Amino acid sequence: MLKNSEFVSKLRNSGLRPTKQRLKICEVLFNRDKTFHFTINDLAKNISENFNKKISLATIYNTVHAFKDKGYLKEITISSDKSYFDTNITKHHHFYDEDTNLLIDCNDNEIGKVNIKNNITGKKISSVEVLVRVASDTQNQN
Amino acid sequence: MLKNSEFVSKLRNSGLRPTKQRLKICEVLFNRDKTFHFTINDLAKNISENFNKKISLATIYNTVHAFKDKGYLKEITISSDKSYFDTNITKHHHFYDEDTNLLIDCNDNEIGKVNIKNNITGKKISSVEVLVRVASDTQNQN
DNA sequence: AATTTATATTATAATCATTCTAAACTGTTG
DNA sequence: CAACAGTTTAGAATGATTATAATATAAATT
Ligand SMILES: [Mn+2]
Ligand SMILES: [Mn+2]
Ligand SMILES: [Zn+2]
Ligand SMILES: [Zn+2]
Repeated sequence: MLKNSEFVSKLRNSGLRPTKQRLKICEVLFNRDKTFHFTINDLAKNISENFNKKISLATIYNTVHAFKDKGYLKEITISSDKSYFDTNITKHHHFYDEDTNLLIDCNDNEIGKVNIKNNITGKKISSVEVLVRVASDTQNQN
Repeated sequence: MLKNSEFVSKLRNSGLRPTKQRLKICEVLFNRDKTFHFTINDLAKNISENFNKKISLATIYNTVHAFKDKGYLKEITISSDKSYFDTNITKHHHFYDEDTNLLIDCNDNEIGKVNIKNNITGKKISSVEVLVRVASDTQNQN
């Protein structure tokens, strides 16, 4: 639930000029109560349906990648043909519903801490992500 | 370390005809001591370097997907632009070395059991996968 | 073994998500 | 306002994957 002027500062602070396009994308992505997951395609459709002025697809790609690079979005890869972006940038895990293709955030009351007993020597852990695929009981039941 | 005749039965048992191409791919993938991870590109290169007769790229794609569908391979998606296949089809987790782009299997002495306290209602868990990204200490150190 | 049928392979074309290009446009700074 | 760097844009290019449809091979049938 941020305001336009807050987006302007946010962008300026990251060295991104607050253009009309970026502000619209900020509004769509961050002016919400809850975080959510989206694909580039979702976002492009959302914008084309809800705004009169069109934003070029190249700009949508550029902006999403810029926001990811600045840490305002995380990318979640589910399979080779589905990449989601996440406005929840805290460390968290996911359920992936194979029936509906929906990603659902896990809370700490759903998945306990992952216990990494031994790491690769000389390396630092940069992230730990759990993906739990789920499907309705009637599937995979052969 | 399987023999050619074993691959023939394996393929026949899954309803796949044991063609020369499939048998060569079986040999490359499964006639080894240790399981390993590969990309389609790796496999195509391996085959073109180590066999006199060429196998069409379409056949390599078809075969890898057929083997995946039959459960002889698992697909591991690391990021939108990197999809690996795994000849280790047991449940296991991975380290991904961001410096070398190598996937490394985790044993149970490296990652403890993931504790899933609550699942989505009405859904069955079809897989649980942990991906631990690692990088050398000198990276990400700003 | 020859014939028939179903499957598989192949070269090549098509697809499609993503990235590139380079010209026009806009935000910023002085 | 002028000058500049950064941004947007339409459209082209890229490249991994998939589709096509002709040819080849394996299996089943006679
Ligand atoms: Mn991307
Ligand atoms: Mn695939
Ligand atoms: Zn999430
Ligand atoms: Zn593995």
